[in-house]
Amino acid sequence: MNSSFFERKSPLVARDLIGKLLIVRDPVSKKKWVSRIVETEAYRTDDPASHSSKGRTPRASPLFEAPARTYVYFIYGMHTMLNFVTEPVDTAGGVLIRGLEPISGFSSDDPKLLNGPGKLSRELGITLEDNRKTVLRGRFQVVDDDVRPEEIWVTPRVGIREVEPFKPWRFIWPGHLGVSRAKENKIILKKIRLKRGS
DNA sequence: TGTGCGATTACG
DNA sequence: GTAATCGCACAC
Repeated sequence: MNSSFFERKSPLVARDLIGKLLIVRDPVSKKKWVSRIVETEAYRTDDPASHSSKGRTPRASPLFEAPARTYVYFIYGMHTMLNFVTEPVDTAGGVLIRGLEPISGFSSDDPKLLNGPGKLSRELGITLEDNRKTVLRGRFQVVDDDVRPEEIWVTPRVGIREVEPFKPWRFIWPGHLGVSRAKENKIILKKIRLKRGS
């Protein structure tokens, strides 16, 4: 994967990340986790739910910086959230990684093991130290994979701050409806078909 | 310097 | 339905 992949509008990056592999390495223990990205959520600065919507605050500043790096933040006093920074420098955007499917290196191959942004961060040992790290090499690496779904399921913004009119913010690998957060996934409004080769 | 809450999760 | 738990943004 290269930097230009991430230097695009967040919803496009969020869509195209579905099916890609995320490799995470622990430099100390030399552990290596391989997983497939199965659920993402896009954030842009015109989205009131985005941390960047209030401007370039200290916490949200990575979203305004170079793409293809991480934006990791701490929430609810207990969870770290893993995002990939998108869009050009000075244009804020990011993609929250909401769901992974374990492939190798994990304690279990249960598809529910990584079906939530807090859960996957805990399993991968992601801390605030992982903020602003490249996702092209080293500890974090997003790699292409020949496996592509025929279609991807999309939802609008889910939660207290919804965005009107409908825009596809959340992207889900088909089949993960029953696994990842059944309550929220009732809101799925449509499926998008991918062109062959894209 | 104080305060209220959040891009969540797990459990009753 | 709600507790857990703390960094951050913004009000005072």
